[in-house]
Amino acid sequence: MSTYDFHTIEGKWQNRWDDQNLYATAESERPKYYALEMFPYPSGKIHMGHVRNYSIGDVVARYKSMKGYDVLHPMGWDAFGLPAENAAIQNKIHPNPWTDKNIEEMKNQLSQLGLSYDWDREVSTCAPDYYRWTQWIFLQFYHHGLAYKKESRVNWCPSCETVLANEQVVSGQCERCDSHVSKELLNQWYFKITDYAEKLLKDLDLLQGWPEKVKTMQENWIGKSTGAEIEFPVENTDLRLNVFTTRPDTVFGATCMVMAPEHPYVSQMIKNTEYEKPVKEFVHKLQHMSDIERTSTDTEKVGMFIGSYCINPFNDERIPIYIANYVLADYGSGAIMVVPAHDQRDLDFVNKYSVKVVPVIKPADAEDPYVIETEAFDGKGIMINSGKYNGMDNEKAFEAICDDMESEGIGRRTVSYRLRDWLLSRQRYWGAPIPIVYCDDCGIVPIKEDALPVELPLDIEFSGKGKSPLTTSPTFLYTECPECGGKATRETDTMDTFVDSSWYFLRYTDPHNDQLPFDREKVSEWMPVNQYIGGVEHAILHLLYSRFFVKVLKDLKLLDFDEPFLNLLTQGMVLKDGAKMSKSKGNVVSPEEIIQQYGADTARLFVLFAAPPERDLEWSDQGVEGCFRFLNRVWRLVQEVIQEKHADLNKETQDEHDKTINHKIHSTINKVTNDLDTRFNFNTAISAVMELVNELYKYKALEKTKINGKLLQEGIETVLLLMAPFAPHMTEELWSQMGHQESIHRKSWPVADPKALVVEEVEIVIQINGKVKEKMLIPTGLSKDETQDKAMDNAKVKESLEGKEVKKIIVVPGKLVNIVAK
RNA sequence: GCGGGUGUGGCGGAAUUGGCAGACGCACUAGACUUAGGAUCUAGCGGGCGACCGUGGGGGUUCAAGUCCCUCCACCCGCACCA
Repeated sequence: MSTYDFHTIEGKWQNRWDDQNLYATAESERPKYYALEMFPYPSGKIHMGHVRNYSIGDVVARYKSMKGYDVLHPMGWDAFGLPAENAAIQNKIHPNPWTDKNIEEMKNQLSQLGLSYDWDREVSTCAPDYYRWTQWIFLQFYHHGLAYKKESRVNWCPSCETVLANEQVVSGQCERCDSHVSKELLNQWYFKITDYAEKLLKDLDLLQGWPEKVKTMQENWIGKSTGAEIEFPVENTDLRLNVFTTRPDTVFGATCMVMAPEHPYVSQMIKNTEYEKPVKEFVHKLQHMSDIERTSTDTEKVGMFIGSYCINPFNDERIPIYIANYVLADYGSGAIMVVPAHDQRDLDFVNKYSVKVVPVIKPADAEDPYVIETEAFDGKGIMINSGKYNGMDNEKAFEAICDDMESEGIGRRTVSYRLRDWLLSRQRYWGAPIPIVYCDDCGIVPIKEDALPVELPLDIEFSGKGKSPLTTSPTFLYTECPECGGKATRETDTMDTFVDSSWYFLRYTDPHNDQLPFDREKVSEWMPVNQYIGGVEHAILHLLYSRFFVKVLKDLKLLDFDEPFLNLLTQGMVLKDGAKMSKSKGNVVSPEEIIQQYGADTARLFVLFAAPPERDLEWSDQGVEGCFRFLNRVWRLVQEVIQEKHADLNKETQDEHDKTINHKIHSTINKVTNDLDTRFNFNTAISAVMELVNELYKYKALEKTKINGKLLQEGIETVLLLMAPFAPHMTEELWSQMGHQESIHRKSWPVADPKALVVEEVEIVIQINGKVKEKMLIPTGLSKDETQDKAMDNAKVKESLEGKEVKKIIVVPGKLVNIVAK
C-alpha cells in the first residue's frame, strides 16, 4: 500500500493545475463572488501570517467555486516602499531588480501552498502599466480639487536628511539612526479626505459584514465632535479669534484664551512688543519637540502670556491670551477658550498661571458657594454666573446660547473632525512619481493624461542622504512645461504607497486595460468585494483610504457603488510562545520548513484548525503533527477501501449500522456547509470531518457482510469533497485514485439528503431539579405529553422520585424533561 | 483617561437559539502489534473514595445560566491634551 508522499503529490498537482489553467476566472452566467486577501509587500519570504491569511482566502474561494459561483480570486504585489530603497542604499542594488527577484521568490512560495489564484490577473504596483493609472487617478483628484499642495510641518531626521512618515518615528527618534526627529516646514501634497469625513462616518452603517471593532476604530479616527465656533474680538485690533468648543454653554466661564504656538495671529500680536523675543524663543523650543513629546497626556502643560487680550462677547470680560503646548494648530480653529471650572486640562493649565476659575454650571445638589479647586466639573447641572441664562438647565442653555450667537452673528453651530487630510508626498524614490511639473510662468502644471506614466528614471544615486533621490536625476528633473513648452522641473516626491493599495482591488477586475484603470462595466460585474481578508493592523489606514478612493471615484462617475468591501474578516496573529513571531525574538517558524517537512496541505490544515480565524493562533509543532496524522489517516482509509474492494457492493438492505453511518455522512455535510457559510469557523468544520472519518473507520471494521460497499464509498467521497478546499492536493490525488477523471475542484459541493437526516429515535435527557439523572431513547416526534409520560414511566426516575412531591414538569420535545420535585 | 476585546481541563479549542459543559485535536496513562517504536491500533483521560463540585471572583433572574442582568478582578489590543 502506498504511503502519503506529499512531496510528489503536491508537485504533481500544482503542475497539472497550472497546465490546465484550472484557476482561471470563470465568466459565465453564474453568480459572481469576489474573494480577496490583502496583497503582500514582496519582502522575498512569506511568513506564517501570510500562510494563515491566504489559506483562509483559499478555502473561501474554493468553497464558493464548488458552490456554483464564478469566483474572482486574484493576487498581486504591494511592491513600492522603503525596504527596496534601503536595500539599494546598503547593497547597491537598484530597487527594481531587487523587487522583481523578491516577487519571483514569493510567488514561488505561494504556489507551493497550492493557492487557487488566477495569476493572469496579477498586478504589481511598481509596474509602469499599474502606476500609470495611480498617477491618472491622482490627476482626477487634482482636477477636482481633491489633491492640493500646502506648507506643513513634517517629521525631519537631520542625520538622514529626510522626511519621515509618522510610523517611522519611534518615541521621537528616527527608527533607522535614532536621531532626534524635528519638525520642518515643507511644501507637501495632500488628498482632501476631510471632505469625505461625514460620508466615511455615515456609511460605516452600510458595513454590516465588518467587525464592530474595526468600525469603532474608524469612527474614533474620524472623531466627529459637535459644538460651536465662537468669535472673540481681540482688544485694540480688528482681529477676531475663532475658537471651537463642544461646550458653548460654558462660555461665561472662559477666563483666558489659548492659541496653538503656530497660530497665524501670534506673530501679528507680538510684533514690536516686549513679548516678541520671549514668545519667539518659546515657540522655537516647542517646534523642535516631536508631536509625541509635545502632546502626550503626561507632558506638563506649559504656556506663555503673549500680551494681548480678548473680549468675551457674552459678558464683555477682558481675558488674557496665551499660547501653550497642549493646543493643536490643526484641529478646530487652533485656538480654545479656556474654561477651567469645567475642563480638567484647562484647570491644570490655569492653576500654574494664576488665572481665575469661574464655575458657570453647578450640580443640582451642590451647596453654595460652589467653588472649583482641583477637579473640574463636566457633568450636567444648573447655569450660574451666566447672566440671563442663570437658572437654566445647562443643556437648554447650550441651545439658547447657540441660537443667540447665531442671530447676533458672533458664532455658529458647527462640527469638527479629528481626521486630517492625507499627506501623500514622500521624499523617496521607490514610489509612483507625482505627475506634476513646476513652470516659472505657469506655476503648478499637471502632466497630460496621454503622457502618462511619468516613469521612474534609472540614473539615480542612492546615498540615503539628501531629500528626494529623484532630484539627483537630471534626465528626470528637467522637462518641458505641458502648457507653455518652456523650461520646467518635475515634482521629485513620490506618492505614499497607501495610494497604490487604495485601488488595486479595482484593477484586478480588468488588469490589462490600457485605456483606463478599469472598465466601468467589468468593475461593476465583480465589485464590491464579497469577502476581504487581512490583518487587523490595516483597520484604519488602508481600509479607510480605500473607502475614500471608492467614494471619490463614484462621485467622478467611474464607479457605481459606495463601499469597496462588503464583508471583512480580520484574522488574528500567529504567535509562538505567546508572542508575535519576529526575527528579533527568535521565535519564527518558517513556512518553507513546514512545507518541506509535512507538505502544504498539513500547513494549511493546521493554521485553519488550531483556532477560529479572528483569534490569535498559538503555533504548536505537536498540533502540526496531529494534522499530518489526520491526513495520513484519511490517506490510509482511502487506500484500504480501494484495495480491499469491499465485497458487498450489492448489499441492498439497511441495518442499524448503515443508517447510522448514512446519517453521519449527511449531517456532516450540513455541519460543514453551515460552518463555512455563516461563520467561517474552519476549526469546527474540520473537526466535523474528523468525526466522520472516525466513524467511517469504525464502520469499515465491521464484519464484511455487514458493510455496504456503496455507502462506504459515498462516505469517503464525501470526506474528500468536504476537505477539498482545505487540503486541495491530497483530496485531488485520492479523488483521481478513486477513478474520477475530472478534478475534484470542479465538482459541486455536496448536498445533504433529507431522507438520510431523518432519525427514528432521539435521546432525551431527564433532569430532576435541573440535574441530569437519566438519558433515554424515545421515538422521534412525540408530543409533550407523550414525552412526559415516557419519562415518568422510567424506572430510575421513579426510584429517584420516591417520597418526593412533584411540583412541576418542564418538557422540551426531542431534548429534555426537567422534573421539579421536593 | 476613552474605546474595543478576551477569560472554559495539563494545552489549542467546542458548546450556533438559555436546555447533557469539555466535541475535535494535542499531551499524558495503560495495553496490543513489534527486533524496535517517536509508526499504527484499542482503552482511559476536569476534580473528588463518594454524596457531589466545577466555565476569572461575588451576587441575581430562571424549572434550567459558560450563555441573560448587576458588580468586581486580570490580561490583551486600539486611540490618546482633538477643546
